Amino acid sequence: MYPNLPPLNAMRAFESAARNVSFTLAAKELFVTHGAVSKQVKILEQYLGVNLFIRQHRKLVLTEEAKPYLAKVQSALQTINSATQELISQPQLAQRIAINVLPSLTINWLIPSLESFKLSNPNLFVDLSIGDFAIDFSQHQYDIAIRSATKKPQGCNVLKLMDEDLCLVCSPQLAKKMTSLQDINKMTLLEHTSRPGLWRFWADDIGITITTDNKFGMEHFYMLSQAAVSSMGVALIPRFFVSQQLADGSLVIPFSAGFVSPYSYYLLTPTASPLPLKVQSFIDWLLPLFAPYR
Amino acid sequence: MYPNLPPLNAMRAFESAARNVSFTLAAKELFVTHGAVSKQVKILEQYLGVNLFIRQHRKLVLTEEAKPYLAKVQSALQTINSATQELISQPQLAQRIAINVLPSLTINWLIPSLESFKLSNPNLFVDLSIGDFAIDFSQHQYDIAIRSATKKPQGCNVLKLMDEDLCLVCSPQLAKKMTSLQDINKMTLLEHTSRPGLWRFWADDIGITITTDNKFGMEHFYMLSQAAVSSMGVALIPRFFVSQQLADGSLVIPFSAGFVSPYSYYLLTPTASPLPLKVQSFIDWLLPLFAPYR
DNA sequence: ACAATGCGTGAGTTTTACTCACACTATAAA
DNA sequence: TTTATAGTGTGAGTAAAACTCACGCATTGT
Repeated sequence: MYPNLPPLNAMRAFESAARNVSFTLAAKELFVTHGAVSKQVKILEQYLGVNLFIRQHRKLVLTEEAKPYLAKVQSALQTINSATQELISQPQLAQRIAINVLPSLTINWLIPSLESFKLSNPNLFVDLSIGDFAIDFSQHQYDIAIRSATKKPQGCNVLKLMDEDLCLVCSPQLAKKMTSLQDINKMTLLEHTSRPGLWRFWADDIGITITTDNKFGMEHFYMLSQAAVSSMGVALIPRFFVSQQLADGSLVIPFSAGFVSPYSYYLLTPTASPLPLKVQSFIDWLLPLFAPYR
Repeated sequence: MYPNLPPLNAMRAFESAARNVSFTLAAKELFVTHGAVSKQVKILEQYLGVNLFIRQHRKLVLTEEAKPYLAKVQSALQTINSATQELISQPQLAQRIAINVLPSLTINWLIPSLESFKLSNPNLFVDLSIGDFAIDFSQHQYDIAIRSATKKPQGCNVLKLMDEDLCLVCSPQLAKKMTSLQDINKMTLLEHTSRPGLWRFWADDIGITITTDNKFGMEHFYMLSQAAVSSMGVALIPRFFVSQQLADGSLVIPFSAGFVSPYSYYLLTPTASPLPLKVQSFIDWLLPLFAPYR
């Protein structure tokens, strides 16, 4: 029926490579290596018997023949893309997506952002829940989970979002009362109760001594950030969690003495290939938000 | 860039299945098993989160959602198909295809048919040569070869065209002089010199005895067919090779005492995946011509 | 002069696609 | 009613495709 239909995965590589005029950039876009793109394009060229690129020393040039071809291929891919969008946008085909996220990430960041996801995916209903337990997708019916861990989780699809970039924060008022790092011993140290060793690790890392026992423990980072805003003391909080407060000035970084903790943040999905479109849509929305912190 | 682009190989399976409203028919079209199509469609459905078919007991029905989706997908595939056709039809991109075919197949069948290939592939120039030697594509620069053999050739892509269906032929004049199979002992037996045992095998197979030594050897089937037309004697020739003569009455089958020889005809191409489009085009043209004989 | 950038490629691995063989069940035929 | 048949689903195993890795090469920019 379609006797001239080329290998379609190779077409996709060609389209991206041609649009970017670069195999390396196309590779980033497609989440593969540049070698993979190079080979797929070569497969297409050998199938067609036509050169699509002129390989120059360090750059690519589309051949004259490839230009109109690219335009039509893009049109076709766009047709499929929008047809798929329309398909899943039909009200009677509304889908639900169940997401389980770490408490502080939910409170300080996800909930304020979710409205924009809702706007661009009106047909996708989010069931949001909070959790920090170990995820077993055969037990819990979640489509997506976000967790922190010191090593890459096993047994499911994993996408690393960012490392945990801890920074010292306090209210502007409190910051004025400190002139050197040692002054934090005059303050209340707001402590994450699940990470009791954190102040010690931090102090060792940057080479100061903690002499005070004046600590206040709280269960979650978002509680710590609220406490810090209220001038209760200084806290060590992942930068990402307090980006809003740092932006509006309710929290400041008195000394740039952060350190990268051994924890990283991961997005977990049930093992499935390819990832369902609704899950992919959420990831596509989410990833750019993390981009500045990667 | 195309955030909703589904797995494209699965799309192709869906399109064929939807058009045929049958996984089995789609499988035939795509040269795979029905199970493969079934699984690809399921992959697409799980990706989309949308059912595309209602599986009834022994038949398929497209869901209402799938109908407009199918139309757009077909339009996209058609765009790619025709863009590819246009690409390779550009005069400056004319290609050559080197084909090496068995002597009799060339003379009796391929040459008379080639004009129709030329008409539908004006941008593809055929270099035709005759040969019956063993093909080694690393030695010979052919894109396609056709050979006969008693077992499937190794070391290259192989497509079986047909079994060798030998039939007894002679001119209408000679046929009148025979009333029973035993009468062939009164005739000259036209013999293929590369297949000296052929008359013996045939006689054993259908249970008669050859008592005459009146034989005439020739190198190729097309010489035998010419000799038979000229009333020189009776011959055993693959049906496919004398289809023209049987159709126009210059040869007849006096007794339907053919037999299927151990030889089959194979189309050979160099190992390559996917097959270049120019090669695929030739095969697409050629296969229907063999269809009645398969 | 030297590091950095971008593409090509062979070997080896992972992922995807497919086949095979069988199960299931409604029609059609006996 | 029984039996054959045709079409689809599916688990296990295999074949094929796609990708990664690590390196080579040549050019650009500092």
